[in-house]
Amino acid sequence: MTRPRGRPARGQGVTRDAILDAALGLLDEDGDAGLTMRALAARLGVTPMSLYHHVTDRAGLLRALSDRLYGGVLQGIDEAGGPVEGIRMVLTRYYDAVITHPQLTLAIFAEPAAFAGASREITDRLTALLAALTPAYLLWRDILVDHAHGSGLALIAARGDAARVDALRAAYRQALDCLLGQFGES
Amino acid sequence: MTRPRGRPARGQGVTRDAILDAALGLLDEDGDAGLTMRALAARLGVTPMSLYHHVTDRAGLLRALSDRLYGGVLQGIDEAGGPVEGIRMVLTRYYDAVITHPQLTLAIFAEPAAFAGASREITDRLTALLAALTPAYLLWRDILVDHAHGSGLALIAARGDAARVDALRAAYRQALDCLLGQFGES
DNA sequence: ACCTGAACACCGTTCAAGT
DNA sequence: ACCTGAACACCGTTCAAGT
Repeated sequence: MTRPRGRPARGQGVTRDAILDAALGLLDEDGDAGLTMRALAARLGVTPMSLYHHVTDRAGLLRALSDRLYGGVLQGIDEAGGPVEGIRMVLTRYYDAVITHPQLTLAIFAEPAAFAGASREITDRLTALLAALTPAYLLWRDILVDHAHGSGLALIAARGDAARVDALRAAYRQALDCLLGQFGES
Repeated sequence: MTRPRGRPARGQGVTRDAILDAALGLLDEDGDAGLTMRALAARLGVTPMSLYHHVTDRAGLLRALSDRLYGGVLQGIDEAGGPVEGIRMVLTRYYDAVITHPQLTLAIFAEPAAFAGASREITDRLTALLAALTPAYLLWRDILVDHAHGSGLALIAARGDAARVDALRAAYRQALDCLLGQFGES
């Protein structure tokens, strides 16, 4: 069970990706309180301190998780359908990312520095798309992002209930239609 | 600095209200991580264990804070203006409660059991009001409540900036108008 | 470069002992 | 009834020591 003291053989050590996977698992199971550096190390069969060779901090760990989850949201977004349709695509994929790991999103809210990376690109893209529609584009960017957050966090209470998740997802799309209706039909 | 060992003189001990006030202060200043039973006791000039005579738990403490904050939301709501206006009043006051202590709301999300009390009454009232408007009243109750949560939590990032708080408050009302517009003008 | 072990300054909570 | 002190099982993180 316990490893030898020195540098492990090539391929025997923990990888950063393995750490992130295990951390996300703990977060999904028990939320922010369940993700401890010590529990994470135990799950990987390693000493807590060895994690610090791959991750700066617990905060850095959350930041890395956030970057990995939200990093793919903007990929494959095409704007051929016009700005309203582009906004709808970005928000729907962002919402889907949030509800995949709502506990991570909640943890990130408590660690505002973790928001800086990937989610910044998403809000920038939304800002640009909205700027083509209304002079109050900053206001509407906030409304739409906040609504996605609130709807996504509600999934924490729906843990595991697939039917309820589907209903909430449908509700989100309906609310989005209402909010985007202001800017004309697409 | 240190108190004697036995039962304190009448009026010398800590009160439950003093505990709640101090806890809310710690939460506002440093968020969930800042609210520790030990820091709370230190602020009150008391041993950590003495808190457990007034509060069952850290979770019970959060629940009591949530009850106190949200307990007043429904008071003085009149339904003379019809259901749409009633819904608007309830949500506006709920949102105002959330943004008064956004860190508390965030902490409660991580402790779902704390939601049970006062916030249940609020959602029940909204459910009843919405039932008069649409068969999809459960769907719309979720949309409206989630939107209030997401908008309220965004205030965490606006810490202290009064102008930004006002702008976000105005944005919330605008979004609410849009969402409630479906159910007819009031 | 990457791991371990011991250590430091924290947590929440229980339990027995005081008055 | 209400407080203390000691104790237990946890935290995150640093630092020196290993290979």
